[in-house]
Amino acid sequence: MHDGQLLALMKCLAPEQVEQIGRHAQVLTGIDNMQPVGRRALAGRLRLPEREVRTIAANLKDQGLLTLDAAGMQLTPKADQVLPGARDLTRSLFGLHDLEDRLSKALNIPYVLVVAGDAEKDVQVLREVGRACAHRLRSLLSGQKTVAIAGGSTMMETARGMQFASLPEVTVVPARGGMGNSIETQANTIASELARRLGGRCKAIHVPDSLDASALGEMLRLPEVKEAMELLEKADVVVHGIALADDMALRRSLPPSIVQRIRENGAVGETFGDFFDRSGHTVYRMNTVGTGLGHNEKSHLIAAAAGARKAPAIIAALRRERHDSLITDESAAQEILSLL
Amino acid sequence: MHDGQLLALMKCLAPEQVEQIGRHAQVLTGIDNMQPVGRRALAGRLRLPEREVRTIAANLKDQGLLTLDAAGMQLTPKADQVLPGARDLTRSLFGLHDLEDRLSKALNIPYVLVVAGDAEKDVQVLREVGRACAHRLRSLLSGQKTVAIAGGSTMMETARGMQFASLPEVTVVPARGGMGNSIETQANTIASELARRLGGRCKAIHVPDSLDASALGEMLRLPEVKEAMELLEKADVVVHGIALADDMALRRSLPPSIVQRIRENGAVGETFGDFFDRSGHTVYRMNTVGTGLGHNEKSHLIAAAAGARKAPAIIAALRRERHDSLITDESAAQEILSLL
DNA sequence: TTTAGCGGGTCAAATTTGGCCCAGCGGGGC
DNA sequence: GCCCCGCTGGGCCAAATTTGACCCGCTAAA
Repeated sequence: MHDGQLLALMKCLAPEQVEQIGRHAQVLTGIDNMQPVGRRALAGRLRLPEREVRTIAANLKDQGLLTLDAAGMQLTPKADQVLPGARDLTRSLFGLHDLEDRLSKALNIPYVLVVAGDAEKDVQVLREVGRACAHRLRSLLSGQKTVAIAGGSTMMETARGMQFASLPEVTVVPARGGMGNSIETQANTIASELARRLGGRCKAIHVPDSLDASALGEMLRLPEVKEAMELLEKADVVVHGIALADDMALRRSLPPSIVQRIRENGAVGETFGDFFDRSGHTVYRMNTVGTGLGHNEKSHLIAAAAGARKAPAIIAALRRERHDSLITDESAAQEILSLL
Repeated sequence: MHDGQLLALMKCLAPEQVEQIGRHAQVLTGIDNMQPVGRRALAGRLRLPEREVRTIAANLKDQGLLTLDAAGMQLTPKADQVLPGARDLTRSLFGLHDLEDRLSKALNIPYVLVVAGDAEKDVQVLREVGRACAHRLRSLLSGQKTVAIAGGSTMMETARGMQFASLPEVTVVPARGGMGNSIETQANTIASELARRLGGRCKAIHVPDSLDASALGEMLRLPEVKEAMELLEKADVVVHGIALADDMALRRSLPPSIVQRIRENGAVGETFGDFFDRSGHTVYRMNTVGTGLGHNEKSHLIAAAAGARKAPAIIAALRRERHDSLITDESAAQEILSLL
């Protein structure tokens, strides 16, 4: 019997109890996310009554899954073994697996993961998306691989959500659409953080912000810069977020004329410095200097983006280029499905 | 993720709730076994407090799985869809799947099914074994098959437990070790009942009891009898119970000298009129006239026997001949494992 | 030393449980 | 065909348990 069938069966027999089990799993994962944590903080985040958290925590303690001390609740090593299963279970019970399947079919993406909640209402959700993205990335990494990771808050959470490992053969490169502004500097930071956690190398390119075009052209001819660019082009895995065109136009402080042009052309999203419209066509390319998308055809493309507002941008980004994996949140997932 | 893993995970997270779900499944299957049935009768059989049955019944009613009226509780068509799953779930949660796996390995039998309970303490268990045996038999039947079924109370329950079907191409033959006594007459009855339920043909051989040897020899030369014997020999599936040697020696009212001989030779069990010892070697063959075991090498052999007392006989019978399936009850299963 | 956050205790309110009875109905015996 | 008995679901209420909403003493970090 398949998993989903078993869960459906049990839901049919005793929905109350299944939900209760789900809440247990939720509490367990919640503790893992914030440990050490107290009942009240946790109850607030999970939107559960304090008393229920207390009862569940007592149960889990009986099972030897957590310890209660003055610092708060913390998971035991035993809990770490059940944790992946518990995460999966919560996703199943929240109906997220169903969302994932539908998205996977509708968007033609092999791997889709949906995190419960709404990133716009709960910052914790973005962390969860980052963690899930990190997990997916980790599962694609083995031996001598090159990872390119872009910038943005989602990618920051991805780097921070990566578990520590020892993969000295792995090289991390900032997947930058161009060079010479603060956004790309941030990509450097993220890449080095990711490399640190993976125990691998990082080929970050440190360039002062706001150089003029000719100075950038000079830099591109430097051997180490060229090396990094080549690495970027043959990256095995490329991970990136998806930005809203409007937000990004403002944040990158583009000249008003450009902003207007972007808007008039119906841009909805931005990746790697490229603004694109609903159908995924490039409307404006921010970086005249750089490698463009920065990946080849054989590489795994992982996109991570959360929040219902980003739904149109996500759809467009996925139309633009065939992706291997999508990590998003519940609200975005539902919005995407309603837009299609 | 595999089923057992999911259940183990949930047990680890919230054992109480999992048990509760198990009880729900138990009540559902219990109702199916005895419907229409009242709370108290059911509570008595399942050894649960009446109130709990009441609560669970209310839950199941909320799920639209059963109706409550003056006649008692009855399942709805919707419940029939979940019923097989519920049966399997109860077996999983009672740890019977574990028993099955261990028996399967220890005895080298591909299909093992263990029914909860003890047939010696609860007659209902034998019915359940019969039902399970019928289910297994049914799963092996398709198109033009010949089934041989032996006698005994377990086989009677197997025939009675078979769901009605329409398999006109199926032929049922009584799997008899010999001819000419009441036991074989019973095999006829069972075979015809089974054939009736399967919607197939029955090739029963009606011979008066207690003919002498020469008269039997004559009968064996009759064309219709020969035909039945040939069918028996090429049966695709053979289903049989396993009797205790002592019981059977008494019940068949053998002469005291034979009974003593059987005992002295350490007979533990009997099938098809053959008495055998612990190692499965034939100690005494009751029927000098007949087809012996009555099956060929290619046929599926299904054995069904319940009750801890039968454990040694079951072990010996399985040593005696390679079986395809074993259906037994919990007490016998545990006794078998403790004896090995 | 202060302070914020922790687990645990407490206790009334709400809910569930346990055990019993009741009126009604349906099937088996006559 | 009819009646009667046994079993049915549902009602009921006290007992037990769980829930909810606090407070308290402690500890670890600031």
